[in-house]
Amino acid sequence: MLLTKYYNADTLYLKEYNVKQRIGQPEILKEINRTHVLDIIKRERVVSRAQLARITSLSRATISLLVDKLLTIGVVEEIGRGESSGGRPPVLLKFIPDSAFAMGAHMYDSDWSMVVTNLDAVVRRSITLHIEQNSPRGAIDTLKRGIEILTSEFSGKMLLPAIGLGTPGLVDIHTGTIKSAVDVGWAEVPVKKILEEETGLKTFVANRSKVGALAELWYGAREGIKDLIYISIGTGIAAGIIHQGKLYIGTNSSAGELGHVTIIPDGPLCPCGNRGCLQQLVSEQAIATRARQLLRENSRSRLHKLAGNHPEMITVYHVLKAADEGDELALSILDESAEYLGIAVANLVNLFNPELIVLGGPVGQSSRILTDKLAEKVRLRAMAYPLSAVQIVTSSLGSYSGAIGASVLVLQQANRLIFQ
Amino acid sequence: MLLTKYYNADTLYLKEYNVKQRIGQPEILKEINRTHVLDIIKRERVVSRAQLARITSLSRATISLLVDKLLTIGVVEEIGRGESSGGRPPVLLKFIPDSAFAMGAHMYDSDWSMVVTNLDAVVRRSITLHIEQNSPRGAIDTLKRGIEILTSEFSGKMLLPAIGLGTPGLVDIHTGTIKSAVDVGWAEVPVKKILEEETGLKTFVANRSKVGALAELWYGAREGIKDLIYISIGTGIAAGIIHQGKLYIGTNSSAGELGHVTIIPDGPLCPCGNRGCLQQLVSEQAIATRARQLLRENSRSRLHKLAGNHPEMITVYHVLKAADEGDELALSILDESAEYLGIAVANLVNLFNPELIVLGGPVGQSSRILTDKLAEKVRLRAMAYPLSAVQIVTSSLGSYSGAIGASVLVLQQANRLIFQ
DNA sequence: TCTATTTGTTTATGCTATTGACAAAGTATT
DNA sequence: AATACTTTGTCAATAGCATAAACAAATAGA
Repeated sequence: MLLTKYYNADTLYLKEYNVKQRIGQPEILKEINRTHVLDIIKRERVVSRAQLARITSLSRATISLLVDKLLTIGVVEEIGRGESSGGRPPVLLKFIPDSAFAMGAHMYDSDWSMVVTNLDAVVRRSITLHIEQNSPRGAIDTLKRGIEILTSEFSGKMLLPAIGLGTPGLVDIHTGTIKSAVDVGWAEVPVKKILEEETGLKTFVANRSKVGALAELWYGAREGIKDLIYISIGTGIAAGIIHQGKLYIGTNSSAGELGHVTIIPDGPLCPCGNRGCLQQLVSEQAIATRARQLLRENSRSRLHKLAGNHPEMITVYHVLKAADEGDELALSILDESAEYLGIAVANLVNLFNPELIVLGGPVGQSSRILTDKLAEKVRLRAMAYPLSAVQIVTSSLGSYSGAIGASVLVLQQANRLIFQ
Repeated sequence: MLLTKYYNADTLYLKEYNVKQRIGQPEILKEINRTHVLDIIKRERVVSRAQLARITSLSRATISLLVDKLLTIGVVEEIGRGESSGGRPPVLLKFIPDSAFAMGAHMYDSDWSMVVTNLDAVVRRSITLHIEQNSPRGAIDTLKRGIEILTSEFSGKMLLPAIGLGTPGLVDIHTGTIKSAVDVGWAEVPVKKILEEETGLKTFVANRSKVGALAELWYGAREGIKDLIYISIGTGIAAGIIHQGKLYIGTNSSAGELGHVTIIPDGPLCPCGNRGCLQQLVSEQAIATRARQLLRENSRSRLHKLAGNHPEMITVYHVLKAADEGDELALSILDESAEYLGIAVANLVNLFNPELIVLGGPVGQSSRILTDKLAEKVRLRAMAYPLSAVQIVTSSLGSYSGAIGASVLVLQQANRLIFQ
């Protein structure tokens, strides 16, 4: 059964048995490319059919057929002729990001932040609704109110009757169930099932850090990045991992629990049972506690005034602000946090070898100083080779990043829907 | 552009524009399944065409066509009729693992261990060749000698004119270049290029831990596992990560550098520049050094005798043997190692959420005691939810695991070659 | 014995992508 | 200005894959 090499215009034949059949890379690439024609148009923004044929290695005839469909649907438009390169000038096709929209919602601090984004994951409408009653029922009812508002405004313009959700806690992505959310005290809430039954909308659910990572992949990070890690720092710490353009889920969909990585083997006890978890050292609570403790020893810091002379009222945001204003004490607190965080992030660099690490979440996105200090600490600990590939930045997506990422859960289905 | 749901025999139609086109899951599943018919036959070992049709949701007609090809090639054979379930009895198809073979080689301690495996990654022939001259040239010449021996023995029975290599150091998987191998003192060796030019064999290269992980995925671990981490413990420590049945590579193909994860933030300095790396605490060297140190304080241990009363000659293997025999000192050394390793592995569980963790490499595969102690330590540190999904075991593949995994680099191409 | 069920193959059909031919619309050369 | 050469996009004919429908083969069960 030797499959002898027998090249013929980039194809291999099973020679010995004379089974005439194409094998090898090129065909597979075409396979992949065909389903991703829209991705290419989206990336290039303006392309001609001939260009698409070259990029995908599909024939011009095939591209014409595919483009016809996209024109009918309205995802692309012809915008006149381009420059000739010695022959007939090409007809330019332009991607129309506002030809369809997707809905996403993110729950945080007993609020739903909801957005409608276009095909580029750019926000076109956003609302925030307060959840009056802290219960799964209360949250879902509030969400349904928001869905009604947004669907009525974008009636007929949605890509799909669907919604993406970012929720707190451990979420089983496949069943769309919140397994446990310590922050709000919920467990075993089958969000997907409930919402699909009550609204008829196809529902996609993932947790905060995972949707955050998707938001960065689609809209935040620079073009072409396929391996990134988004770190959400708030009341907890978690990472969303993207590998080759796809979410890294794990067996239980619980991959990326960065907050419970061990930093100090015999450190403080964590509710998770471990000692010295990152989350016990760096989080909204931990940083505030550390600030109060240090302020007792040194009350000359600006922090004192920022917190209205009530040291017990200090929050992490006072610390971040004081650091921005150059306060020594605040800077030293951030330095310590960056040190701990640096150990965890250097481990991520060594283990995952990402192209980009994005700091987000309420705390992470609020301070470039923290990011800069972190990058410095990571440089001291990570291995040279993976380190050379990675860049560490602050998220630029703001507070709607969760909802944007949630809408990406829907946008991801676009290709699959428009073609195939 | 609302794509209204409009179910019809598991297909969706773009209603509004009346583009009659199948979309949604089922078609995509078929797509995937079609290229994986061989995988299913391999998994089931004995199946009928009708069964295959049900599993893949392809039509019986299509399955017949695909099976015909496999019969021609010889990968499956008809082995008579099965039991009737109230109708015509099925013709049973049997997977023939020895219908083709693949070659793999693994370099370790200035030896090439080489194997020829069948389609199940079961070793059918193995040889070990000593590399006389420690240089890329010397290693490749020795390898070529081995290739000649094996190809002549299996002439005409190989799946492909190809070879898989497991090498030390950091390897760029895409170009097949050893970027740097500290153990042997090499850098920038384009192994793939050299070997392809000099032998005409298509060459696939990966490092020790990555091929080890592939070996476990294909041959070692129990059926159906798609998310596993293989940890190779020897002179260094590294992890090979499999996610959804595929190697996790990273941007630089340097993912999985577990040896340089920080365990003790202010621990001993590592040549990599970091402090308290796992590799400084648990490795052949580190364990032996620790044993010598402890033996100076307590010379009653069996270890003393095992090392021929020369404490300075103690190796990690003496320690493992003494522990097997119940020696207190050796057990306490392993306990300490397991403690360090446990921190790293608990982090892996929290970050990657794997189904299985396999301990391998010269040290890792030699001791069930170490594995058991490790599992115990991990249970104390990892989060309950991901922990519930994971199992920690010792590799059962023995010293040829590297070469087996290397041959898997070739076997992975089988489907792509036989179909498509 | 007869009917229902299951399996595997054959035939006609539909869909997708391709090739090759060709028209359209430019540039370059004489 | 006329001609040759390029490049682009479309059309028609064709190949290949998968399917449905029909059918034959082989059984279980009444």
